[in-house]
Amino acid sequence: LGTVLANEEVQGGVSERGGHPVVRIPLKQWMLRITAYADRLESDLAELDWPASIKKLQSDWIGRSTGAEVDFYIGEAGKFETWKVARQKSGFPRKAGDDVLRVYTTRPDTLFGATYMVISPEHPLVSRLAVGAQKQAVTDYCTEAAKKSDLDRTELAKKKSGVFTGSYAVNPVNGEQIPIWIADYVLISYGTGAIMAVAAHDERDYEFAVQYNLPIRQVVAAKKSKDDTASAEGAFSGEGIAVNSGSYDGLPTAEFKTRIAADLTSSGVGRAAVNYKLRDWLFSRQRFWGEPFPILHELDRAGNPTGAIVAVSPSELPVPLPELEDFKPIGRPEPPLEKAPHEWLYVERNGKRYKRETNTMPQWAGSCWYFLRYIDPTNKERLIDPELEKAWMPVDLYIGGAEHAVLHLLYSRFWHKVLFDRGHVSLPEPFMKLVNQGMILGEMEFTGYRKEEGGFLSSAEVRMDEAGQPVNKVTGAKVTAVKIPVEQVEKQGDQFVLSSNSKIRVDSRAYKMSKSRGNVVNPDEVVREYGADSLRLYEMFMGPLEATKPWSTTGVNGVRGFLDRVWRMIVSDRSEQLELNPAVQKEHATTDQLRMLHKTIASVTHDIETLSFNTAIAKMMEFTNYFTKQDVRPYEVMEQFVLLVSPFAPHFAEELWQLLGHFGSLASEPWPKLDEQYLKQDTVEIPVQVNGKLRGKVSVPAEADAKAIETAARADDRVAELLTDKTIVKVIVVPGKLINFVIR
RNA sequence: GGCCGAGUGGCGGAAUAGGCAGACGCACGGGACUUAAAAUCCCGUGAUGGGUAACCAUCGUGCGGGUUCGAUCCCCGCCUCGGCCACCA
Repeated sequence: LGTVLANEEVQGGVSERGGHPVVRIPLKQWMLRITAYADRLESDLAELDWPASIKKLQSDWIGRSTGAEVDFYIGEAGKFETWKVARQKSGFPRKAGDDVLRVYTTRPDTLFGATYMVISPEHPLVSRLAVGAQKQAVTDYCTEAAKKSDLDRTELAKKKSGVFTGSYAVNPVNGEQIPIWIADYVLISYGTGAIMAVAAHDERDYEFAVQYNLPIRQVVAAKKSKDDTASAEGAFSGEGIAVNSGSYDGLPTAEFKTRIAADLTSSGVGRAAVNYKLRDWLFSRQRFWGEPFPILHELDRAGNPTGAIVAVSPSELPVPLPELEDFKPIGRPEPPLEKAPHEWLYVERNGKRYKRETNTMPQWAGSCWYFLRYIDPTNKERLIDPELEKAWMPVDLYIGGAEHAVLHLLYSRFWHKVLFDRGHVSLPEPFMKLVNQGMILGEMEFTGYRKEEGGFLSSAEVRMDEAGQPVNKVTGAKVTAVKIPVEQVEKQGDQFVLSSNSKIRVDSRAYKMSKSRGNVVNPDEVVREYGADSLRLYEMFMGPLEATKPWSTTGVNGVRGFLDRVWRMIVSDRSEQLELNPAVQKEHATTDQLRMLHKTIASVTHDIETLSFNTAIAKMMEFTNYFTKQDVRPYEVMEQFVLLVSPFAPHFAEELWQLLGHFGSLASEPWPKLDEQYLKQDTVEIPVQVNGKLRGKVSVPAEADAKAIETAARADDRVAELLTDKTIVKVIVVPGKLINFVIR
């Protein structure tokens, strides 16, 4: 169990919905120890076929860093030397005692530059370290800090704040006394919640030191480089050569780090350490809809929790939610399940009374392993049949949005590793190949800006205020964004302007779909209007899978038109009955027709393998354009084509398949077989360039060599004319591709 | 502020071991069919200039340089837009 702060969508201290005041309350909640897997989650990324950007995102999120933990003495004054001797004997203790302030640093090489220390306002030693005249100031500061939202405490709130505790610590490497401050730029949740501040070599410490007039001591000299002068102001956080560091002077950063880690260990005041940005995972929700934790809290005679907990026995799993008439939150932090009927809430086991856990799990409890259950969804005995798991796992290709990069995709990997360690699954990673599909934006929009007193401003004269509302760039006066119909807009240079007044620039872009913007496209309506296959086909045709693309309803109409053309290519549109188009005949295909067919088979097959669905569809359109013009459309060619179409428009293809005389589904038919002989060309057209400019084309046999191509090119009238009376410096021939004459 | 990605016709996009820029579709224009419209079919469609015409010339893949016979693609320096993260010591 961990204690964390409730975290809500908050803006300026009130909830986004309803504008209710928001307060932070410490709650006892369930945490999952994902940090125990941080190392493996990081290192196992290497074996995955995932986009580099997503791997980097996860790696950064896990945020592994190496450095050292160091203890600064804060005990009785004058006893520092005694402490040091004792440490030399005992070595570095696992847990910091209360005579030291323990810090984590990635730069132990800057220890000699530590001129003050900072602890987070939530640090357990705050009250002990606040002494004398500073006591009240510290209390006030911590109260203020507790009120601040996470956002207020980020670097966006430009100015740093802090307060001196009145206490000092001793730097173990040089015995120097340095002041201990409290500041909310130090986070309790990272490292030890305390830092040694090296103002000369850390941007944040520098800013703080300047603000509170604390000493700044340089201990790293930048290696000579041309941009030395540029970084004269501020902190230098790069690597260099040690200075002002006693016997370590002259050491390069990397070497210093190794040496000091060994020295800290042998003197017992520090040790090499690894840290992660990744935090443990808060897994409790105070909501009704969620899986109840299968946990029972033991109660004493009086009905109070004893603190002991037991798990619900496997035979009683899963724990279903009770039927509740009213499952709204109750206005206090306790979850809605506190309102559950007593026969659900209280249970007896082995003569003891228990109360059920009333927090519920978040949606991740399902999404982390649903793909395993899909393999064996009706198994009542276990999570999954090991035989089926071995047969189907891992997921070969996972297509999902990049927004899952550090949530779902990290959480699932974590769960999978836990299941792997416990022997429930056979592999440590669930998803081998990952592709991020791009986001689909709303329709393109043209936006003009109307002044309050009428008339339009150019979009260049408008800026957005903090609330995202457009205002006049100069006067700050209110401006209204107005949607402009396409017909009233024209392109001028590289921007759009009003057709009625070409001086008024108009913004043109597509926005992320959102309810508030009102540009959400409802797929149900698209399906109703154009059919499910049209929607599917359009989404595949829009552009590359990974790209962000704007929605276009006329585009859906376009692919619907394609499906209609395919239909008419095969099915008669004259007859009242559903019957084949008379052009579809059981005839032998011509060589030309077979070329078209096999060219299409080759392209579509290849494009599916590379997930280039948009170009696969374009190739099928070319096929259709060609065969629509053919008076005889051989039956077998049409059959093969319908099979090609089937992954893109499955319902549609099944229907055509049956009209072609089949009774079963085409799903079990083999994929069309490519016959390479039809891909070979007898003659090819070779572009002829003169000085890199296209000047003509010549037809040559496909296997023509450089000499033959040059002869053919010189024979071309136009080329010959251009070459007359010129000195040919060089002739470049790429057989099968092009020829280029370089002349003077 | 950091990291990642992207800039090609009116629009979505094709084409990269460096080799015909604009496949395919939308939109638009013209024509056929029709009493008419819709639907359908055919033709055209980067820009500028020239030619009665088939056609020809020049420019053109965000901007400025570079490498190369040749650059949308490679290198250097910028600009713009989008996404994610955000005091992690």
